[in-house]
Amino acid sequence: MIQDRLLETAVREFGQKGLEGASTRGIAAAAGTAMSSITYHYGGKEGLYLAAADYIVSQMDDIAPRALEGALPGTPDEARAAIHRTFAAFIDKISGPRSEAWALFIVREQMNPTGAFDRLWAGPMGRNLGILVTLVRTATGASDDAGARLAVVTLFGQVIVIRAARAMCARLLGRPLDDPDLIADFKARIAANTDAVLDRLISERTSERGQA
Amino acid sequence: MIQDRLLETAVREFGQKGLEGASTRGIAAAAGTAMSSITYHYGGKEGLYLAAADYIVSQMDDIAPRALEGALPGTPDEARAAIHRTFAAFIDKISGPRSEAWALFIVREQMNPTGAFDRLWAGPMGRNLGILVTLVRTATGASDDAGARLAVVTLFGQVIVIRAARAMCARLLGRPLDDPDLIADFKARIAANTDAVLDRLISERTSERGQA
DNA sequence: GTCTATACTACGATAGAC
DNA sequence: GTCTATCGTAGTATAGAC
Repeated sequence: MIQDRLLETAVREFGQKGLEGASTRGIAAAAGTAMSSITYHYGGKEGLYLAAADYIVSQMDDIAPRALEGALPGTPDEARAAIHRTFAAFIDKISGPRSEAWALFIVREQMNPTGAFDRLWAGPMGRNLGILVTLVRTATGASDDAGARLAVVTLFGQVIVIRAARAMCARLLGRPLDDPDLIADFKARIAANTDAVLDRLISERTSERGQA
Repeated sequence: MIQDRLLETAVREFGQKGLEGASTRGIAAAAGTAMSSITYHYGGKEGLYLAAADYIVSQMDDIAPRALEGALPGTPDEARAAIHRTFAAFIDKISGPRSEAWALFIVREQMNPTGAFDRLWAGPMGRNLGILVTLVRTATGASDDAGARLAVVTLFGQVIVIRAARAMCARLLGRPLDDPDLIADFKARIAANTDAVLDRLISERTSERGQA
């Protein structure tokens, strides 16, 4: 399918060079077709860009939400286990070579949000983060929604740093970031940190109650 | 000074649009000068880009390392306090409006490192991260250098998420990210998380020794 | 639907006036 | 040093053959 090849190439090129940096000529050539087919199928460069965002969403959708195994957990321990599964799955996804193009595209959108970010957020991204907030509240017994959201943001930051600050990680760790051993260590560190933070949230809650 | 105006504008434009997206015409016009002065002073677009990176480094230099107050601490508690000061100072810096252009420029370089990243890393960025590794080792009594580096990466991720995944943070938190109250909450959350992670690192170390 | 042709615009670099 | 003028190139978009 020529449209799939076009979208695949578009995600890669837009991710690497950005909306303005990538050229329709280059994308079409790399996809093995004429530039005018971009106009035909997507109306132009901007249309292709939005279609690339939708393509990422469609590819994400069938992998991400599985860590939750259907229903939301009821007990704190179940919720904590689900949080760990979610982060572990996300690290696998984000650190794999296949997600490199997606990650570049998404981080770019984070900094200069266009209409494409709305589409990304409406997909698994926003959904899973919302679920994580619920899970954190269940795991810690917190009624404080804003606090749980803040915790999710910081926990999530630990994970995305490997993409968003990739060059810095490579320098500081001194190892190639696609090394499976490093990813395993990274995963273990994040799991331990997550437990530590969740415990801390629980103790914050109980000490608050103690003061009240 | 026209060169300062040119560099200031270059950091902003390159940060927003990237090396290929920004135009020398646009930068020169926004700086109130002719495009050919870029050629005259910096040899061309690429020279201006590298000069913009150096400009960022020069502006960072006089603010960042102060949290360490001169010498490296000797005791774990002193080290922990220095870690907290470093992160607090960094959050102030990274969340302020003045750093917006820098952050965009730097995150772009992280994803597509060019020669400019070498210059950034050679500045306060690499230096302070190296110091943080030492501080974490002192604070936790860890001999494991690789483990400390990994911990610094994840701790650092918590902080940079507010820039690197800014759009996501805005959606998830539902508050404007330049709200001082939010920044204060963010700082408190990160301080608490950092303590939790450092405690965890200490307990990991002692349980290892217990097993040995 | 996919291609080649071409029109039009904007870019970076350079030359030369002042 | 800073400006204007201009050249060659590369970009998007479009028209039209097949």
